[in-house]
Amino acid sequence: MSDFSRTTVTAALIYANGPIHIGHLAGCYLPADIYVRYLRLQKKDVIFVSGTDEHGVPITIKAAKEGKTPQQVVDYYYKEIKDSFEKFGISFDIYGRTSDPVHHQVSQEFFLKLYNEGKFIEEVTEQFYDEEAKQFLADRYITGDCPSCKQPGAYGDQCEKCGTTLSPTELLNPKSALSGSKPVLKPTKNWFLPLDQWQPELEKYINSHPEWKSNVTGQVKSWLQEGLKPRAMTRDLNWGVPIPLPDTEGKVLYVWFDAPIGYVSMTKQLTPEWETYWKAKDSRIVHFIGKDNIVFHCLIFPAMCMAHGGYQLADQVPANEFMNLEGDKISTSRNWAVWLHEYLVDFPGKQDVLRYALTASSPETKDADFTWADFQTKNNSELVAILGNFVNRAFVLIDKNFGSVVPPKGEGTGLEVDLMAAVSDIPAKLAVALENYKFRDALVLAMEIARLGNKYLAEAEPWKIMKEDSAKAGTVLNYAVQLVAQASIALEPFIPFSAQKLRSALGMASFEWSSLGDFELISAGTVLQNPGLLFEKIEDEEVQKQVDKLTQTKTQMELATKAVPALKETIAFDDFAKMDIRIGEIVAAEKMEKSKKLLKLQVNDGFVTRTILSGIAEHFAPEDLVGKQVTFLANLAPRKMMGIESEGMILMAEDSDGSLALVQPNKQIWNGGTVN
RNA sequence: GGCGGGGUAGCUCAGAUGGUUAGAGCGUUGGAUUCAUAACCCAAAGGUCGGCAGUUCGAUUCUGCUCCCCGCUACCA
Repeated sequence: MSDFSRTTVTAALIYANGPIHIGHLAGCYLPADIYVRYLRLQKKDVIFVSGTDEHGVPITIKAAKEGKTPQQVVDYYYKEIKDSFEKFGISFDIYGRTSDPVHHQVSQEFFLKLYNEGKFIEEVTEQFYDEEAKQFLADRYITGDCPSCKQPGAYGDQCEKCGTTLSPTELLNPKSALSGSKPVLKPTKNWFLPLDQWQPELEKYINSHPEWKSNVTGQVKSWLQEGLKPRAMTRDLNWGVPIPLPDTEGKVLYVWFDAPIGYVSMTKQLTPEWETYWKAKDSRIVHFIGKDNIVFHCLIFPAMCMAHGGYQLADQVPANEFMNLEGDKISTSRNWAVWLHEYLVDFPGKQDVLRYALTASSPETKDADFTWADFQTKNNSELVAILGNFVNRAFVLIDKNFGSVVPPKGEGTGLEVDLMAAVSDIPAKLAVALENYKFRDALVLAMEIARLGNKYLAEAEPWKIMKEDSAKAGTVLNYAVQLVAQASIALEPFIPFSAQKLRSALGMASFEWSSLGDFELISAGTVLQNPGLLFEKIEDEEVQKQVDKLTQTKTQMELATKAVPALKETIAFDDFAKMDIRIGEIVAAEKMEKSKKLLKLQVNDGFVTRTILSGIAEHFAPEDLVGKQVTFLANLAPRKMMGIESEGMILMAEDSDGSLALVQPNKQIWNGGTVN
């Protein structure tokens, strides 16, 4: 760390199509903020850059749904997101956005340089095109019937009903989401970055950072092992950064091409020395991200930088895992989340409590779980009982016994020597933890100051010695005040609002890291302004309300998903008559090798035993199926799966919870019996 | 199935390039105390470090196999 003259800290660009929740905060913004605040305390040269990512297909879809323009959508969320971050004290030096003209210009220049130097491969591929809307359709813009579950409304990249991953050409009856017309395949040119060519250099880069977290290198190495492939850096879309080349109307840069450049373009808006922060050899770049962004920050962006030349590569990418909520994955679409803007309403002025609780169980090495019970405990047993209580004791004792004036320090005893020795260990340990991105550990260390304070007061008992030796009691309280002052510095990165309150109560004008361990911070005679209670107990009812709120949304969502699916279009009798549905007996069943979902069934259809593959391995044990009669579609065109031909389809009834049941005749039927 | 991450005290999580009594916070129990938001302070209990084998003088830490959870990925006609 000492080899670098300045640090450029980025936090992931968040996608501007919704509000933010605790998962975002815990994932990267809070750790990044703690890190940056620490560096500022150290008087280091550091900038903290982030913003919203405002391009890409989901935003255009959201806009279309709400009858707004994409710009209106991102304007709204940019403001809301920026506001939430500000209120939680995430201290960005600049919070930018990728729809900014400066961003467009910087990313276009970046693209052009690669283009002019022949770093791209031009390739023409066939994509769906909407002739009515006169534009190419991104995967999400094509809907149709899912080839897997047959339900309508599947998207070109996946069916949300059954979760199957799709490619647009697989959809049955594809339709354009724009005009409803049937799209046609049409050739289009795109520019690919040949990641495969950069693989050796990327490997060298990754291998030069053995200190990276195992979850980061693990995922990166898994990609490298499979071999990188050229990746399109442009898309056929109207919303985004236009490609700065002639005859490219309707084409924009791929969001993951322009988004990381956003860090750079935002820096450019922050300072005229922006290039120094990104290109100088003594600039250290740190990307804070969530685990879903690892590949883009550790492989694709570095490859872009290598192709461009001149840019420094990230020195650290401390990616966090995910924060779960009450045992379940946080999900925007299921509304399973604690939204920051709602928290601010329910717990006004308690930003530090959430910051503390999230940091204390931060998903640094594995997915973590946020529970309201834990939130309450962290507040009541740690913030209130340890820190708040210590601070309150110090202030109240001085108010009562010395009229709120800090008493002078007399000769110390063994207690003071022990105290100073114990405190003197903390700054170095704390610095090591913070510099190694161990924020959970760091928080415990910072709180140690308050713990030592409580212990010191309990042992020194100033309220007792006050009667016989008020000077000695004054000494004790002076030491206590110095501890409060130090706590305000050590805790500043974690709970900045409370730290600030303490500093103004103590009349501290300036504060810096080097003051930790200094017991002369507050001079005798200083008049204290008792800040009142720093933290309040959170009662059971308050957290219960939050839990209820969550359970309520959960049952609502369950009800919603339990809705009986809509009826399909009416069909003619002839359409039905085409289907040859029959009864057969499963005579053998086994699990398909190498498949999680497929069972290989041998079905006696009255003539022969035919092989039918069925994706029900997660619902039925093979041995339970043998001997059972089932209904199956006999004249479905055979289809090869995992090397084996499937001759038909077993009919299944699906229950509201997603479980499956065989469709069986209510008495034994001869094999081959028809169903009409 | 493949790849990656993880399975350590009641809970949330650390840690060990293999070596004497495996740690923290919270929770629990007991004690002390009253300056303090029934808070603080002291102490104790609590773990065959997912399972089985192997390497080793010695493994919870290394290797192999196996079970379970999470993520990505192929398969659901």
